[in-house]
Amino acid sequence: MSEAKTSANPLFLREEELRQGIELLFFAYRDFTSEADAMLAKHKFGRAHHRVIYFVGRHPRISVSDLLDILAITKQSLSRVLSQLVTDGFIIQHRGPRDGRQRLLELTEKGVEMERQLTEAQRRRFARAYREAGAEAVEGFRKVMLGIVDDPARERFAQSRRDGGRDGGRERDQ
Amino acid sequence: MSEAKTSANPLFLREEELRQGIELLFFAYRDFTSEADAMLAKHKFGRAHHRVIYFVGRHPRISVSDLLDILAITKQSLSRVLSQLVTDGFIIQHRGPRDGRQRLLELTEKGVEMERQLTEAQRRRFARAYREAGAEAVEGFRKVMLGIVDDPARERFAQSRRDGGRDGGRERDQ
DNA sequence: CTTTTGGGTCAGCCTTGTTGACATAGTTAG
DNA sequence: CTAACTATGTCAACAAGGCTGACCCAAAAG
Repeated sequence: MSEAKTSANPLFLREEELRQGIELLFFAYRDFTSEADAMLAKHKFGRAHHRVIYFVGRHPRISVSDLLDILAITKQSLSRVLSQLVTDGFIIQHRGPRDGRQRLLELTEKGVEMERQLTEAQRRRFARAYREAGAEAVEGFRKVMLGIVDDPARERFAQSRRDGGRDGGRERDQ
Repeated sequence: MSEAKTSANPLFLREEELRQGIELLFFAYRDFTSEADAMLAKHKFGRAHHRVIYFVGRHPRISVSDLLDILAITKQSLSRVLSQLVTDGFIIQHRGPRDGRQRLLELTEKGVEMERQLTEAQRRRFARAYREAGAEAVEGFRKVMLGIVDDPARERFAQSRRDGGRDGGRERDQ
């Protein structure tokens, strides 16, 4: 470890590697959201609407508080977009059968279609990246990304390797 | 909800794999920014200030328009945070020697220290994730992420494999 | 019956993006 | 030299999507 200067400095390489990771995450997230943002604008919706539609689609009949846990925003912030989505007929609310206080959320047909369209560009982007990178790289991507998310979010992915993770373990359920 | 449950459906697996990628990116980005956001709040700054400090630190004496190209925001949005950073003594502007219209940006000592503190939590997060995932996984992570970013951003990483990418190729430079 | 919980709502604030119009200094082309 | 273009800055107004704080109701839990 004595040869520095000539690009063989391990500390510098490490620092550079970390900064590249940081920047990759920044640019990837920004580009990743741009296409859906453009579609949303046509419907006078924003990114927050997409998130709600996405996770309600992913967890049919999810309760409001479970959705809040996933999104990690305040109920006032959620309320703003959720009520628009309900009013515009993309989401319906059912009174909880076991707990009558709950408003379980579900996409309408219109909502399902909207979700499909919005997420399609993102799925295509990932499909292309996965295909070009190869199966082994995808596994590495997953490992690194899992190391970056905080524990609460990591649990979402923990046991959901091949069971589809539809509801794997979560759902407070009264 | 018919069946196909038994994990043998390749189309379902693919769909699931793509959605996991989408979600990993969402949660990773959110958690990744949270620590720096908290520090920024103490200085009455926001995430936009961090971005400016970060990229000015990364590209000393960068011009305003080059910085705008990286951030992909309007000059009015940049101006708001940049002028605060200059006023507060985190960034200094030099008149361009070759082109007197340019205001080349550079971190002050105070700015360098601030950048270090802000980015440290993010570097640690990546360092931990990289270490736990292993070198091979890191390579896979890079491949997939590069596949997700759009072309303009991809060029940043293209030739900067082992030269540190300090200024590799960019810098419009009159 | 009282307390806690799930959910909703009003009101106001902040950051950070946007568009559009305009100003000014410096560079470059004719 | 003049005209045109370029780099940067600035004012004004707007929107999205976070936040806090206060308060409400209805249902569940004790």
